[in-house]
Parts: sequence; structure tokens; C-alpha cells
Amino acid sequence: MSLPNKFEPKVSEKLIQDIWETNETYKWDANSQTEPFIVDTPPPTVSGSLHLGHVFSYTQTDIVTRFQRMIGKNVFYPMGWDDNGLPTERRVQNFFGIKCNPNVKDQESFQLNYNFDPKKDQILEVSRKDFIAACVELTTKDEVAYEAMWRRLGLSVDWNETYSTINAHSQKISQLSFLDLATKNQVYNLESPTMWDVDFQSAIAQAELEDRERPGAFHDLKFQMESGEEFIIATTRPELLPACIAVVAHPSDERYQKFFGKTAITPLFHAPVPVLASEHAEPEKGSGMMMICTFGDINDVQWWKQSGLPIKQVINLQGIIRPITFGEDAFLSQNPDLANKNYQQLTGLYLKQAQKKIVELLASPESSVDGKSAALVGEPKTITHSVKFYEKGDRPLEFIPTRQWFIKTLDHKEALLEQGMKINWHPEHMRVRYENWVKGLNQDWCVSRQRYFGVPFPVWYPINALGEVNYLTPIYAEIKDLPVDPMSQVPPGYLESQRGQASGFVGDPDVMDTWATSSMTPQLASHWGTDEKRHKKLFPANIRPQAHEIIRTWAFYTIVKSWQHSGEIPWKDILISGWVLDPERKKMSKSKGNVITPETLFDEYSPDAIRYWTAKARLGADTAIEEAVFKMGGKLCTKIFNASKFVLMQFERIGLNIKDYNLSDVNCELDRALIANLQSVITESSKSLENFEYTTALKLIEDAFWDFCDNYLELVKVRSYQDEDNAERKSAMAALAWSLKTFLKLFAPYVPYVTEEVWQESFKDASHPAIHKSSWPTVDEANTVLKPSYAMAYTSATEVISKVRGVKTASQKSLKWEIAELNISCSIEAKQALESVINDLRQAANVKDQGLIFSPSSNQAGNLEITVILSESWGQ
RNA sequence: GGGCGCUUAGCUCAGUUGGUAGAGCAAUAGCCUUACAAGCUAUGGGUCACAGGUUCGAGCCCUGUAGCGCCCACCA
Repeated sequence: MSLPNKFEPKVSEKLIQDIWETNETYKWDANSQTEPFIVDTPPPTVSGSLHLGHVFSYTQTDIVTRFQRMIGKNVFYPMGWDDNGLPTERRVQNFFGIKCNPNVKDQESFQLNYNFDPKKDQILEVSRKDFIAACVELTTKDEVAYEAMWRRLGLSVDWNETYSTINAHSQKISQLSFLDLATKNQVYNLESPTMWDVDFQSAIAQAELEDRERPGAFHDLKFQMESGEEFIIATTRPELLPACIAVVAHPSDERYQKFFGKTAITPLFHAPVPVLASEHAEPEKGSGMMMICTFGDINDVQWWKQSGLPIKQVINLQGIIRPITFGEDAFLSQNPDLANKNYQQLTGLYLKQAQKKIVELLASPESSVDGKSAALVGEPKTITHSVKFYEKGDRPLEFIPTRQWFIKTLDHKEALLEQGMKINWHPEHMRVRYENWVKGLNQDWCVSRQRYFGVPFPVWYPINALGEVNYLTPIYAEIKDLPVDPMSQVPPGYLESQRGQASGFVGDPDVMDTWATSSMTPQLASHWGTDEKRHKKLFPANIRPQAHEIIRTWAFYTIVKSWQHSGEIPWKDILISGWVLDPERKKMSKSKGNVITPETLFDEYSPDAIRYWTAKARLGADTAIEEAVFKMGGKLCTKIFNASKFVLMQFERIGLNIKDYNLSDVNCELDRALIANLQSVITESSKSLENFEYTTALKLIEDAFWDFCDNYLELVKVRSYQDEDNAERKSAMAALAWSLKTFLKLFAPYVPYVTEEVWQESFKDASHPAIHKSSWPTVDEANTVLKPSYAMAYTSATEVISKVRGVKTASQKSLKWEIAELNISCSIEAKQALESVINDLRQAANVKDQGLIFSPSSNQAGNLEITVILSESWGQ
């Protein structure tokens, strides 16, 4: 039973991990009847490496969870890997230099290029199957590295309970969810203008939108009425002029009343378009007249839906101006030859180039409708405006008509707000963000993505005898067959040979939004739909820890799914963590994260020290990376170690075992005061931790511990150094043992390594082989009532010792310097209290024999007047 | 434009129901003290963003203002 002389966290790190592992310290007990505590762990996105932001929020969860385990809950703490979706595809593309092309054939014995160099090597197009295999290979490797880092951080995860969002289990549940929603009539597919990312070649959802400030310009364009009168419209998107379907002004705008119901002609394309009244147009903006194009923005889409006018689609899925012919179909023109001549100059151009080109055309002197002037009036006026982007995209979103699957949300706003009210939000004000989001929804959840590495829709579509695909009567997979891949599997009752044939079928080629799967994390962990007995035990979860920027996605979608499937809330409490900010107070970014990796910090400080830093930040509070706090954490751990060493040494010296202490030996006021104080620390910190206020609890524990080291240990030292094991020493030893054990347990959720290291050398026994197999301290253990006299003894003694230190320091003397006379003037009560600790006090202060003098005072009970006269020399 | 949060010592932050402003770091001055010099002791440092109000009393409650951060919406 002994600790190493020096505290070296690195030496014991691995050993301690092994202890946790071999004792199955964090294993969920499937058969236990005790109250569970279920964590809906965020599955980190597997696309590179974990950074300090992850360490921050996951540790906060771990602290809460370790506490719950110690108070006796049957903790279920799984770990998932979110490896499906765009981030993974993008990483795989860049890592191996491959790109998915569904039309390419599978390769035999496909070898991935681990040494891909973007400067030298060409991008290789591979089949869907090969691409998915590459995704699986790389994410599997990443997941190994992630697990190692989580273990090092000391997350008390049950590593038997892991899943990945792309594995068969997750695919099955994700598809099951889709089928359940189909049965409940909560999903539909629809061909309609949808937000489209031209680079990713996929639809995206409202929740993935991001506004970005971009330079733009107002272009004033001259239109003409059929009757010959001219007017001006202002537009930031002149390249959409060929897609103009109408021009509108506000109904009350007097300038344009005379035009309403008549026809205007567009420049360059001579397209006749109706002039209509619309509330959309604001008279004060520009000329008060605006053009409606298919489609410049969401307003155009909404307006078009009401108007019944045909679509003029000029942009293709790649963001390129597609070939069309004026004079045909919707593209009416009063001068098709001229229109086509102009349009041909735009065909094949990317939107940006097309804009440049059309501005040139509009600026030419004969571009107006009557051919007498330029249609572009004046110079374009440059502005900065916000433009909608896919949050992971590089070019602005376009609205392009495509067929997509949607999950109904707009019909359920009220119910979803109610569900939000049933959940406890920490901090409380984060609920408002959820509510704002729900209230502001304007589209159902677009859940299909035209990507490859994801969960397929369990859906085929029948083809009629004419070869037309019928999207409105999909063939759903049977539940027993899940998971299915409709691109390689055949729907019930069909043959593979019928794929793509008249009277046959086609598989849905799309995959689901990655959130469609991760919104099921509570059910993925509980095995919803596949193991009802287990699901009953593990659903709903107790806590959902997550970051605030994904309230509108992860939290929202999880609440949606849970409500639609079973009418329940997915978890009782949601814990919103803050952001890690770099020293310039900017959000920790991936590039910055790579500079300061968690491993670097673990090496330089210790996992415990980093954990301490995370524990100093409250939920929801953004926190700067602060080296000073890492240092503090390190110092605290050293202190815990050294104080433990001191206590253990006192037992060793006279051959006693620290486990054999007996609290009934405690008979000194000072020792009773210590125990009584710690009791209130236990009560208060437990209350805070139960409410997820781990920061408040830590402060209480820490303050008590530093006081224990600075004051109690100093006072009790001389008594405990006695060689004779008499009653007063026994009292000290029992108090020391119990308080050390208590402090170790109180600190254990925060700094598991150092507390475990000490535990192994002190209180470990067969039924408590690890500190996290021991129980949280309770007040009953000590059963000491705090009497006013204890408190007074303790605080008065502390006050005296503090005064003595002040005098010695001011005289630049060692704290060991002898005191010739210590005169304490105080009330009768204070005197009585101090007399009970007089020996401890006299020796700790090193007062000469007979040098401690009390004199009466009429002061208030607590007020002490202390005079110190130092000896001329050291003393003996 | 709507909403939420923040503003306390040089820095990073605590501050319970209103009752004499706190910690760590940094700075300064010291100390080999039988757990700890990677330690310890002490000292200095604040008009609690600003302006009103309620109250015997406001960092805390109310109203307004400003700055910072974030969420949402609008944006021809």
C-alpha cells in the first residue's frame, strides 16, 4: 500500500485504463432492476479527427454520467459513429482521389490508393459499390482512432454498446422509421422546385441553409409594354431574364395601375409576360416593379405556385444554362430568331459567366425592346447582400424542380412545440431557439439526397406498360427484408430482369439525409422495432447532450421522429454545451483544431487537467482555450495526490491499514468540524450534480479540499505525527481516512485518473475494485451533527493560524519560526471553542510553552483580537 | 426587422432567495515548512457597461440606452 514518491500521470494512464477495462466498470447491466440512467450520446461525425470542441462537450457529459453511476444508477452510455453522409463522402474523395459515378462498372479486386497526391494523381471514377466500400474502409480506420482518444480522455462509455450510422442495424431502423411514417401517412414524394446544391448534386433541407454575405449588383433593366410605354425593373440576377414569367408591382402602386392585366415585353428575348399586382412588391424598392423568374429565390417559388403560370427552367442540375428554344412551349417570344440568337450566347455557361455575358448583351445600344437604346440603364450598382448556401457548399443554392421525399412537419408545429415543453432544457433559455425554429418552419423536411454513401429508401416504383414510372404508388419493402438496397435488390413479386422495363420497376436511387438516421439515435441504441424488451428499458433516454447550433437539426428532428413514431419525447433532459473559442474568441474551427490537438494537450498536461478545464465551464457557456486553467487542473491533481500520500503515510508509519478506520474514534472538536463541513459539501454538491450543475459542485468540492489541505492538515499534523496511537491520534486518523475517501469520491467524476490511482493504493477492495464501482458519499456515513461549537473551533483556529502566517510572512520569517507570545483576546464562547483545539493550534503555530495567552474581551462572539510576538531566534 | 445571451480586478470567470464585492492566473514581497519548491505564505488591485426607477438597502429586481456574441426572418 503505497503511492509513488512523485505524481506522474503519464506513467499510470494506461494501467488505469486497463483497470477500468478488466473490471467492466462501465458496463450496462441488462438484467438489473435498478433505476437506469440513459445517455443519448452524440455520434461524432467520422471525417478526420476529433478536436478540442469534442473533448469539451463529451467530458461534461461524462462528469454528469459518472456521478449518476456513483449514486447507484444503472448507466447506459453507448457510443455511435456518424459515418454516413456528405462529410464522409467528401473526405473519402479527397483521401483516395476517387469519385462516385453510378454508371461505372464495379472493379475486380479494387485497391485503394493510400498515397493519393492531388497534385500528381488523377481523380478516378468508381462505381457506387466500390465507392461505398472505400467509405467503409476509411471510416472504420477513423473509428479506431476515435475510440482510442475517447478512452484516453477517460469517457466512461460502455464499449460493448457501439454502433455506426451506416451499419446494417442502423440502416434497418432508419428504413423501418421511413416505412412507419409511410404507414402513418407522414411522408410523401413530390416533384417541385427544391433547394439544390449544384456541386453536391443534391437537394438539401431548410435546416441546412446558411446565409453568407456576397457581393452583388442591382441592374436596372428597361422593359416595354405592348403599347410601347417603358418601365424599369431592378434585379440582382439578370441572367434569369430568360426565365422571367411575369412582372409585378404592389396593388396600391399608382404608377403601375394602368399596366395591370396587360402584357409587357422582356428585352433580348421579347417574351410577352403579364403585368400583375402582388403584395410581394414594395413600392419603395427600386422602381417598385419586380420580375418573377423561375426561380431566383423562395419568393419566386411561392409566387409561382399561386400563379398557375408555366415554369421556364433555364438552369440545369449542374448550374449551367441549358439549351432551350424560344418560340416553343413555355418560351413564348415575339421575335424568336432574335431571342434564340441572344440565348445561344448564354447556353452552356455557368451562372456566373452567364451573368457577365447577359450584362454585356443588355448594355449593347440596341438591346431594348424597340431596338433604339440599351436595355441596361446606367451602371450596375454594387451591393453586398446575403445569399443562401448549403452550409457545407461552395456555390449559392438554386431552386430547381426535382422529385424529392418529404417528411411532414408543417402540419405539426403545435404538437412539436408541446413536445419541446415537456423536455427540460439546460440552460433553460435554449428552449427558445427550438421554439423559434419550429415557429419559423416554412418547408416540410426534405429527406432525400442524391448521394451514395447513406441509407437507401426502402422503395421501388412500378413502371406501367407505356414505360412511365409511377412515383405516386411506390412499392414499399417488407419489414422482414430490411435493410434493403433497392438498386441491387428486387421488390416482392418482381424479377431482376424487370428492372427498368415496361411493366417492371425501378429502385429509388437516392439515399436519406444523414439526419434521418441520426434523428433515431435513441432508438438505434434501444433497438426499437427489433428488440422490444430492450427498447422498453432504454427509451426514452435521460439525457441528450449536444451543441446549440444543431438544435434546429439534431434536436428538432429527433423530437419529430420520436413524436411521430410513438407520441413520446425522446429524452427527459437536454444538455446544451457551449463552444470552444480560440484565444481570439472565435469558434474553434477544424483548421485550428488541428494545431492544438487533444493528444498534444494530454501529453503536455494530462487528461485529468483537460477534463478539469471542461468542468469549469457551465452548460451553454462558450469558453476560451485557457492554458492557465489546464495548469490549475494539473495542480489540483498533484495536490490530491500529495495530500493522499500524506494521509496514507500516517497509517503506514505505524503499520495500520487505512481501510480499518473507525469513525466512532472521532472525539476532537476540530475533527468533528471537518466531518460536519464535508457533510454539507456532500449534500450541496449532490444537489447541484443532480441538476447537471457540475461547475457549481466542483467549486464547492474544490474549496473544501483546499481548505482541508491549507488549514486542517496543518492543524492536525502534529497530532497525527505522534508515535503513540492514543485516543487523540485515533480521532485524527479516522477523520483523515474518512475525509480522504470522501474527497476522492467527490472528485472522481471530474478527475478519474488521479482519484483511481489513489483508490487503488488505499480503499480498493474486492467489492470496490475501482473507484467508479464505489458509491457516492452520503451524509449518513458520518452521521455527525454540526454543532455551533465545532464550527467555531474550526473557524477560530483557522483565523488564528492565518493571522500567525501573516505576521511571520511580513517579518520575512519562515512559517516554522517560533512565537514567544500569542495573545488572543476574545469572548468566553470563542475561548471555550479554541481551548478544545488548543494543542493543535499551539503546535501548528509553533508557540513557545506558556506562550499562548487568552484575555477576556467584550467583543462579539466571533471577533478575535490577536497579537503575535515572535521569538528572537528559531527556538529549539 | 424579431428573439436570446453576455458586459464584475490587467486576463479568464464565480457570485444561491436583494444584506459589508470573490477565485484562479498574472503582478509584487517573502519562505528549504518531516504530503507537496511542478510547493507554500502574504500583499496590492473593482464607480459590478451606462442612465433612471423600486427598496431602509441593488452586482442581483423593473425600465431604457450602448457595445459584443449568437439564433431566426427579410433581402427585385
